[in-house]
Amino acid sequence: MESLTSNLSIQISDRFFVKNPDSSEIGQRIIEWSIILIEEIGFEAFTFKKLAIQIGTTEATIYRYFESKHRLLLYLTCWYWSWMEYRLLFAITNVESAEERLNRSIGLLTEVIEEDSNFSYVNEVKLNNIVIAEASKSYLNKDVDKENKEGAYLNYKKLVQRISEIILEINPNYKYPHMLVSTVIEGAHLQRYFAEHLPGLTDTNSKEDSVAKFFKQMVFKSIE
Amino acid sequence: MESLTSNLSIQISDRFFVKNPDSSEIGQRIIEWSIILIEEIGFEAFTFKKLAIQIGTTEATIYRYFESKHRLLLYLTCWYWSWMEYRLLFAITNVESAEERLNRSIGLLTEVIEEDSNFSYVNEVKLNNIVIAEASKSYLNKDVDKENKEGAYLNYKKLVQRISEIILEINPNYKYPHMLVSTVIEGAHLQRYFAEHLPGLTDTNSKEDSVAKFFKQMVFKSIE
DNA sequence: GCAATAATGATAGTATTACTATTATTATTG
DNA sequence: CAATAATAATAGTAATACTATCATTATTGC
Repeated sequence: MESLTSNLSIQISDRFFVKNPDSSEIGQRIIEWSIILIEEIGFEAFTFKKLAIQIGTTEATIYRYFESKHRLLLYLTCWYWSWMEYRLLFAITNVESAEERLNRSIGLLTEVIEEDSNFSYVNEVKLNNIVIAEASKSYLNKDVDKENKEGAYLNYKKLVQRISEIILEINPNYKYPHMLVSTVIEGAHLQRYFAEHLPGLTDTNSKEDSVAKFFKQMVFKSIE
Repeated sequence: MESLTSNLSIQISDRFFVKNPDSSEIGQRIIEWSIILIEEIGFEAFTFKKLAIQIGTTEATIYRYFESKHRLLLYLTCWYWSWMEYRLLFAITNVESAEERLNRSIGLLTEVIEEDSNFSYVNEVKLNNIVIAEASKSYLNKDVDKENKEGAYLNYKKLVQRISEIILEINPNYKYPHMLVSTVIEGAHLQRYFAEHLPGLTDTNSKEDSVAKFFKQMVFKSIE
């Protein structure tokens, strides 16, 4: 994506942090390096102590920004879905055909992520890898209902809702738009993960990006 | 499913355990109660200590059966996929039409699970809930490549392979059979979880089981 | 029936984790 | 320049995921 002239920043709801990491240099380093570290060693092995050493601060300081590493993960995934929504808006505004809007939306959700230079201290490629491998852990736990009530998954739901509406524009009688969209999002993540680690569960072809093709075909055939 | 006269037992490869839990009463209680406990409190909060207290033994004894709680989870998911394969064979043998075999296979993977009285100390309904909420954690971690080499996911892959072959029987030109099947399996789990905890991501209808209908439609439209 | 062996129980110990708490020091702001 | 806020340094805690040791109890082979 082309770099924009103005400086952009994704605003994240204060439900995820104690002190806004966007408001200080040390906070920005927390975000920048947590993405690098979590992608490298995985969320289980990631600790605030390791992060503190990496950015030359102390555990106590990080705890003043995030009350737990789980909350930090929620912050990062929320950032990711907000970023996705912003990219979605750019991709589909002024496109008249609903089919083309849907085509672009599914593309956005299933194609390989590239870095976006508009957001300086976030590496979107690494963040995408984190979302692929770790985001499901943010809702696959016993706090899911409490956190859902707090609004932890609102951005994700909003994105699903938006694309569901395009589907209903194309076929108002299609009964499962939300199922279809959430299956595509989670499915695309999994297929990328399988391609890397469990190729027997997918159909990879190094020459072409079959993930996006598979899901586009699946969506358009399902709703016709 | 009807109860069979003979006593069945699912044989699990010895790569998952130190001592076969099927070989002793205490081992069987480990399996029985680990399923009950993990379903109730979640895999994160589950510990060998809690399990030991529950079944009136000690941590040390449980460690003599499983080298870690992660290995126990691999054992349980492996059991689940073996059980699924056994049910699949029952459901499709002697069915001539490939379409009908596929229809039954997808049904098996997406419909609500009912208890199977053939396997005394395993509660399949609870185990299904564990697979839905926890199984992805067994491969979404940094040991995935090592464990894959050890054969930890063979049963899962075998099931995907089997159903992929039915798809290719129906349409030999379909390019993504494995992708489609693994998307259905993981997608069905997720949709059941969403229906319970994040209904905004799905399309539930208490009157009918829309999960199975959605995925059947998706599969048959995708491959035609 | 009894010795040999295996399985289990009881108990202790360790490194790490995910925090909380306290106090001193340094930056920032009015 | 005083007041306030942010950060650093350090210590401490309960829980976790194990490992280790040794005594006790079952099981099996002869």
